[in-house]
Amino acid sequence: MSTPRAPQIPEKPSLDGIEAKWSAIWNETGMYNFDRTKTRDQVFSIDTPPPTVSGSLHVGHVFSYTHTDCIARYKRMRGFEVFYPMGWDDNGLPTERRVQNYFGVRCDPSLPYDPTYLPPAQPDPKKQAPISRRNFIELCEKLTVEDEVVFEDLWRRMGLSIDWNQTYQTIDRNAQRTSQLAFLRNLARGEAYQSEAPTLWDVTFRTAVAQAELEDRERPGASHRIGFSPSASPGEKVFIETTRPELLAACVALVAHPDDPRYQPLFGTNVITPVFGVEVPVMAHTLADPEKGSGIAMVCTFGDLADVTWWRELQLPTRPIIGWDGRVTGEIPGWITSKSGRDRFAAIAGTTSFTAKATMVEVLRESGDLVGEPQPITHPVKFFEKGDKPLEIVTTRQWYLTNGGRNPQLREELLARGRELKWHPAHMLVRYENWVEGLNGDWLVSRQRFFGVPIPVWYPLDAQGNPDYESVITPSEESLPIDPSSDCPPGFTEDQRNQPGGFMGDPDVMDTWATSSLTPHIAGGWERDNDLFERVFPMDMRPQAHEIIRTWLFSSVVRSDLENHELPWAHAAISGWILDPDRKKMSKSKGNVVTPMEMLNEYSSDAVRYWAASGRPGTDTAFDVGQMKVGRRLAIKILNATKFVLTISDSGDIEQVTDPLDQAMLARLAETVKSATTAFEDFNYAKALDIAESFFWEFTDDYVELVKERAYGENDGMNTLSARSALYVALTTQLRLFAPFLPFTTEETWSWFNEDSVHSQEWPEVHSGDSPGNPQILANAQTALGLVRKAKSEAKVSMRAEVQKVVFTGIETVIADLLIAQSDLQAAGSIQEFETVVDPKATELRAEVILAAD
RNA sequence: GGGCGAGUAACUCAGUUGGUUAGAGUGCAUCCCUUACAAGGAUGAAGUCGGGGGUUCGAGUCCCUCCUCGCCCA
Repeated sequence: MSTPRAPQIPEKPSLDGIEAKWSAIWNETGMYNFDRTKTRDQVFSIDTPPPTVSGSLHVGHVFSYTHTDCIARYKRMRGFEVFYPMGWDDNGLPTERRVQNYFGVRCDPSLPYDPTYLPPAQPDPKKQAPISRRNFIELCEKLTVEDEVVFEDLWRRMGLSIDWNQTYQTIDRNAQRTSQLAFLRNLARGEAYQSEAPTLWDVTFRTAVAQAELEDRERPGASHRIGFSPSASPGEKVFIETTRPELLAACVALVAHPDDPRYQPLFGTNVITPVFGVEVPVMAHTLADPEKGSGIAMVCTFGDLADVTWWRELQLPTRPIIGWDGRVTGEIPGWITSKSGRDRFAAIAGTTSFTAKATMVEVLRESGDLVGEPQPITHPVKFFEKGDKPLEIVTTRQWYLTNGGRNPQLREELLARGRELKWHPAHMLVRYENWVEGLNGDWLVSRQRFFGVPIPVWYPLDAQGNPDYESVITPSEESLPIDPSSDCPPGFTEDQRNQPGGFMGDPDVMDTWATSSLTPHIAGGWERDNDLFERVFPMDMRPQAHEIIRTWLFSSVVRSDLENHELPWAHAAISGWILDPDRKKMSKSKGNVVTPMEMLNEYSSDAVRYWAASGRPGTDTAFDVGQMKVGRRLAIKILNATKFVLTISDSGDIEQVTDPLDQAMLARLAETVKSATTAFEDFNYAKALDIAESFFWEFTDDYVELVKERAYGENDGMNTLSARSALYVALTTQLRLFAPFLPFTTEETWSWFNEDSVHSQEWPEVHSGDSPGNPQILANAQTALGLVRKAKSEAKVSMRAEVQKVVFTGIETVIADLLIAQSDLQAAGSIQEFETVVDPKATELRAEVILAAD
């Protein structure tokens, strides 16, 4: 409950400086600290998105985090103990890149650790200094701490009601321990496994890439028509069309559709590859598209994902020629036996695939195996979403986590989880379903990077020094987190590292999503603080953007399903994007981005929050400083309206409201509270704001004007106490309605007449019998007042001008309402004579206004 | 190519199970210094609800189709 005190109202209320003032006070009083004596049913827990701290601050951060904060503040006022942690996503590639550029270094894992290392004083990004993995990680940690401060300052300035005691980093010891522990549990249950398989490979970053990190990009290419000779009849030719002639040496078969009459006679026979003279079979497979090119395709290991399918399903041999560096292997492959073939391979050995392509085209042209000229085409090419070179497919040993991609039963289970989750907005479920239904393999979780959570296993080495991958050595759960490249496995000594008969550590780190998918566990204290975990898990809400439904949301559901056999949260609140005025996604390159701090300084935090909160869940929203100005105006209006009410009324109770017009206003307010609450319960903060705001403008523009004189109590016989009480009740209710959106303004005004915080108040509730009012009385009075104002406006006189006489004409019920509000209408309109005429046929209220001669 | 969403006043957006004359704010125009507020207020003009067809007594809303934009997937 509130604890009112005698109002102390500033002479000139202002928004200036209220952010610094109140965020400091909230911090001191621990307003938003989680009270862990509360039980699960009393808690509302939020799985906050950890921002990538190495990225720049963006208006998108302000936008979506405001949405979450509005919900958090609402739930807090509804009596929930809100668990609102904040994480920092510093794990992974963005941080590595930023460290490389910022310090001018690169990681070379073969180097020893230098404890005295200092980064270059004058970093030269073009000449990056090689440093050890541990030194590199130390620089990552150093830089991310600096970045986090910038983000925290922004969040505090925006008024996010985060519990700053509950923070985590996706690379900190707790996150590492949680990720490794969850991985070991997956391993023990058979959900994590390693496999030597064709893998999508980024040659720039030299790491494997998961399906979730792929994107198609349209790229120019060329179609090359190349002839193969059947072994049985060397004079004839079979023509294939390919965009990757450089992979000819990796060709293992030709495939055509089984129903294609053109190639049916060739099935089961062999052909000879041009230039290299390797004999390969012609096979049938339904995936071959008769409409595409010549209808028969060259299968290479591996040119694209279709090759992988054919290779697997037709059980073809593996003849890779592209290495991890994206270059053609330097060694001449054993399957090329002819001297001319080996000589020609030597021409492309060691070159990039780009150079190899050009060379092969020349070679094929000379040999006469290329028919015509390459035909330019545009086609989709697979890229790592953060990369800028086309992905290669190479065969590597990798760790996988089961995700339904190869297990129909698990897939169905995960689809059911998606339907069990409450989506806001609901249609976002489709994105999830499309993704899960389209999965074509398990989740590849190992990455050949440096700054990440190490895969916590070792392998024994046999007498020849070769690893036995089948006999994985795992650490004890108590020893986590570990780094297998520096920690020694149980039963071994460090001098046995990389020695025959000894052991080797798994060199890889986990995919960042393998950690991020566990944010409910990391923040919630899973297997670290079970007392906390039981109070917050499964969480109530996961706020996030729609483009990472396939990654963050899906992977989180997978982990929770496997580990906890339930959803990690009850609600998913999906936010939209910020669009620039041309309705394009905002980006730095456009140069039209305003930095968030600038916005907050110029318009005030509450004004910016107002703009953000007006964007409905899941809806892309235009960046609009106009809306921020409106928000600023609203905030200032609240300051002034509060000042007005408090100057004439410092207390009020609903029982004291006896005047029908006042009761009508409170009835309207009760409707407002009810609608806003319904909207909030549906996570529609934007609608709740709109509802509260609409009422507020009616309240100030019309109701306050109508009752002003009565409230002043300047005339005897008026129902002054009723007006004053109604104003007070309406004010305290509205400040609470606005509190989730405009935390600084409402706290500032609330503090003028209360000892405690508006943010610890109860959300207004509607009780039946609260107000016997008929809202129509106020509505009709508003219309009548508008008619008088219109007459004055048309006469171009001041709103204060005296009216000698008004005759209102309308139907009986409307006139009855006006008579109820007569004295207030006369006072507000400066009306001397007030007459009414009942006209049963009137379709609307009319007013004949006779202005007083001055 | 498949899916999802959007298209309503010059701009940004509401519009509930189909139901009176489609709403708000911004901007614009005109006016008003009024003791809560000039960082303000009052009043007003402004819409072929993307196009076409259909269902219905009645369609911004439901169905079909086409166009444009965005996103997800291939």
